[in-house]
Parts: sequence; C-alpha cells; structure tokens
Amino acid sequence: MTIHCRAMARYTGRIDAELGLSDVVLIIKDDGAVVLHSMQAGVNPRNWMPSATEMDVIPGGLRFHHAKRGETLEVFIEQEYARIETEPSLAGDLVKLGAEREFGDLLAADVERIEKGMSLISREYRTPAGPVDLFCHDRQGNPTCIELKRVRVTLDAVWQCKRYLFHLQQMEEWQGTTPRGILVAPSLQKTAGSALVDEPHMSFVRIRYEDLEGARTRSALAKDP
Amino acid sequence: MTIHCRAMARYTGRIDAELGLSDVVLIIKDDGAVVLHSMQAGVNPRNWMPSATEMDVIPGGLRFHHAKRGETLEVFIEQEYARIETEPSLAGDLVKLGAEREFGDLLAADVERIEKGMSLISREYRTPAGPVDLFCHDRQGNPTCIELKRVRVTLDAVWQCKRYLFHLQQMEEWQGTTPRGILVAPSLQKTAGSALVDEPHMSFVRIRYEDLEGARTRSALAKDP
DNA sequence: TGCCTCAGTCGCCGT
DNA sequence: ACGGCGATTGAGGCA
Repeated sequence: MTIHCRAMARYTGRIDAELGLSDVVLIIKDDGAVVLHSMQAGVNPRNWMPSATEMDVIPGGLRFHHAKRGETLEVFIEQEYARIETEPSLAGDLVKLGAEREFGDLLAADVERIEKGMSLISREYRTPAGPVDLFCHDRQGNPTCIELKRVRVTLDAVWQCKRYLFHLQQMEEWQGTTPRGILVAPSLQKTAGSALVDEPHMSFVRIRYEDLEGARTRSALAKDP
Repeated sequence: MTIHCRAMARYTGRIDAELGLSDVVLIIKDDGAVVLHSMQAGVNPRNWMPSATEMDVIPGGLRFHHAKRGETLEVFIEQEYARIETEPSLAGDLVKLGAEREFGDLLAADVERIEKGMSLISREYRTPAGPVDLFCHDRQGNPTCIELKRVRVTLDAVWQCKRYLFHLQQMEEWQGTTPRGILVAPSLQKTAGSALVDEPHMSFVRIRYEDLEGARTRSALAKDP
C-alpha cells in the first residue's frame, strides 16, 4: 500500500529523529518494510522501518513498531492526497551483471591477466585474518594473496592484505617462500599508494571490469547471444 | 511525480541490471533523483538514479539519463495504475539525534568520562594512517588515540587503532612516551576483544550514548526542555 | 572537485 | 544468531 500525503514523522530506536511537515510518499510493503520518501531530493528515504514491522492505526496517523529491534516510526498525516492498494503485486526478478562477484569470476578464470605465470590455487581462501579473494602461486611458486576491489583500493585493503601475508609468514607450510600481495582494482586511493611504497612484496595492478575477457558478453541482457 | 504501474526496467551504468515485469512505485523527485520500489519486500529500491538525472519519454515508457555519470535507466510501463503530481511539494527538516557526530561531540566535551586525567588535544587528528577521532594526553602525558564507534568495536577498528599507535611510535615527537589506544563503543565484538588481549597499550571502554551527559536533553524532541 | 568516512546504513552469504 | 563484507552503496564534510 502507498499513501501520498502531507505528514510529519517521528522515529525512535537506534537514534531519535523527527521529520517536519512534508509532502511524502509512504510505502508499506508486503513484508512489513516501510519507506517514507520526500518528493524533494535524494535517493534515500527520509524515514524507514525494516521488514517484519507491525502497523497500527493511531489518532491522526499510523504507527509502525518493530518490537524485537525496539524501533518505532509514527507518521502523523495532516492531509491525504491519494492511497493506492495493489493487491496481488507482481514481482519480477532482478538480474545484476558486473558486480564484484562477476569481477572475481572473470579474473579467477584468467589470473595470468594479473601477472604472467600466476596460477589459481583457491578462491576465498580462509586465513585467520579473513578470506583471501584469490589465492595463487606466482611463477616462482610464491604464495600470492590477491585482493579484489571493484571500485578502488583503500588503505584498509592494503593493511588487510598485509595481515594475510603476516599469517602466511607464520605458517610452516610456507617457510622458505616469499608471500606476496597484489591489490587489483580500477583505481588506487592515494593514501593506499603511499602505504604500498615501502612494501616490497606488495603491489597494485590496475584492471577495469570492462577490460576483462567476457565482460558482459555472456550477459542475459546481450542483444546478440 | 510518482507513477504506480506494472513495468520492467533496465539499468546500464556502473553495472547492467534488468528488472522483470513487476508492480512498482516510480518516484521522480524534484532534483532529478529517481527511485523505483517494488511493493514486495525490503527497504531498498530495486532500481534508482542519482540526482540531476534527465527524463525523456520513450515509446512504451520513460528513460532517465545521467550523462556525466554515464548511467541510464529505462522503465517500460505496461500498465499505469495511477499518477500523482504534487506541485509545490512541502519539505520539512529532518532532525537526527544520537548519530556518531553527536556521540563524538558529547565525548569530546568530557573525555575524562573515558579515563580520569585524560585531556583532549585534537579532534579528527590527521595521520598518514588515517584520522584519529579524539587525540588526547593521558594522566602521564602519553599520547592516546581514541577511536569511537556508535554501535560496536570490530576487528577492523582494533587494527586501525594499532596503525595509529604504530605511526606515533615512529614519530620523533613522541619518542620516550608510550602511545596508547582506547576503543570506545557500547559493545565489543568477540574477535575484536581477543585481538585486544595481547595489546598491552590498548583497551576498550564501554560507553553508551544514553549515558552521556546531555544526551538527547538539548533535543528538539525532548518533552521537558 | 575530489577524497574520506559515516550510515538508524541494507542485504547476502557464511559459520 | 553472529560475523564479515559488498553496494549501481548514498550522503556529508573538509581539503
């Protein structure tokens, strides 16, 4: 159900928030999620409630309550412009192509793209410091942790990769080798670059999703399959 | 303007996405932002476009294009249920109380709450390892990095704090001192706690927003000011 | 404008 | 349930 109205709203839960009188669209979804959008600006809603919220009618408006999470949203409706109920709402699938998952798939299938002689050992290789996106051997047989970022490599990612190397260095299995780290992304944050400078066994390789073999061609959206 | 309809949508830009035929609410905001919500589930929209998107009418639907960002959203409308235009849409202010900004403000004004004898030197103190939320001197004059988290301290936060200390130890200015780190939050993640155990100069202090002097009392929402 | 960090982040997938 | 992390993240602040 959606209600177009002039209303004010008050949220109490993880914070306290109050929305002054506004023209809004209030969307109450089938699963109990609630979204309140202003017509003014921005992609994000002004207020919302998570799934499984219960609705009650209160004097002057509606009250949404999520007991388990201790959150409440009250919407005081001054004037209602329209109310639309779409009963058996149809819901098609949403297919997404090009997110990091696929970026990883394509790179995993062609790790030599990252460096000549590289060979994939494991995907999401578990270490005490967290999962390594692509765990490889380089040409010389050195264990190599490859960290992928769809957008850019941040300082955090550099340190995370350093932690991977630190753990490999501790492991008996890799004694006598030189653990390496390679950060792969379309761009590199400045501070991350500085941090990489004095890491002899770590490097950055710039790869854009579009440059990968097969990018968006196996796509369900492709016009000529 | 909002359009309630049965439609399919196709987004091309940062990724490719296609939404199958669904009953949706299409919201076109005054600033050119576009949001397309299913009625089914979830707080997030199925598709959207950022502010400053331009709209065109195309056969069978609408096309939204953001040239500078190279993004396009096409909505093919099979059936239109309702269309609502609220011309001079009223937009009230949204006041939020209790977000990290305020948490930091309140703690900065009373750092002794964290530890007796603590004194604030700088807020958002910039280091190559990142900005320190609250940079302080402790009772003994040791430089102390205080990292605030509104919800909980994670393993990442512990490492971030370690980076700060590592950096201070390198600096000539702080030779002869013992740099310390204090993580402040309402709760501590288990793995983060383990990581703290063998860090003699780092600790966790549990502080909840509600416990702070002045929390939500200067509030516009307060019933008794 | 870019860069960086928070968000009432949400949502997914794993243990 | 907790944890870890990506997201077409979005949004704000500061250099």
